[in-house]
Amino acid sequence: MRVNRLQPEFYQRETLAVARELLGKLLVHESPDGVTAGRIVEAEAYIGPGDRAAHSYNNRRSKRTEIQYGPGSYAYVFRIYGMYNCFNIVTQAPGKPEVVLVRALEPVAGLELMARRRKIADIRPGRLSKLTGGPGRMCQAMEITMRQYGSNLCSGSLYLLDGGTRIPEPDILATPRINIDYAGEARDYLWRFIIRGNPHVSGEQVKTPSEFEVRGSRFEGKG
DNA sequence: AAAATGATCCTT
DNA sequence: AGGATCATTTTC
Repeated sequence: MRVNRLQPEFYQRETLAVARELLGKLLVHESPDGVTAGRIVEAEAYIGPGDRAAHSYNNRRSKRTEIQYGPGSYAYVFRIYGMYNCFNIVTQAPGKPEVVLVRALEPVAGLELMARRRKIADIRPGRLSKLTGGPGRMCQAMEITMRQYGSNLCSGSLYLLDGGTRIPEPDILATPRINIDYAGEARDYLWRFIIRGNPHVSGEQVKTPSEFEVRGSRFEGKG
């Protein structure tokens, strides 16, 4: 199986397509402490100017969001709640501040190092979801910090690989995004993509999967 | 200058 | 349900 680092052309496209196709890709960090890697199982699109949930809503520009205005394939890392980091991938052409938030991985390599960073002793198969399930946990396990803000994913020690795995369309679920209830009608957009049934997916579990469709139909699961 | 607010996680 | 904890943003 041929394994290739994803190229700028992959990222510099429509953000919803990138978010969906990131599922199954391998996120790798070669850090001084060792290599960790995981398969992306959950990702959310944040589509700049018109998206009330996005940090770049209304083209808001600050030191924090600046990297979003450059070309796709760079890392947008931000600190949240004073103690966690969130890892995003900048997409699209310059001038379009859009990103994909990577929310969860299935651990693939460096599990012991991940566990050490997460201060978790028990990494038996059943307990693995606390390792990389959730954006804050994932960054802690992968040691993604503000040092990685603006790093080039096509040339640095933090990068993505196409492992050759294509997730079958029926296994991809589109749901509302997590913890953006403040965002008005944008809270209902189906811009979160997960691998159906994967135990490493974070956040609110989808309670009624049959009420979600992969593409095109309304979200009816809000009762 | 001061107050409010989180694209979270952990413990009760 | 609430606390940790702080950079960024919003409001005075």
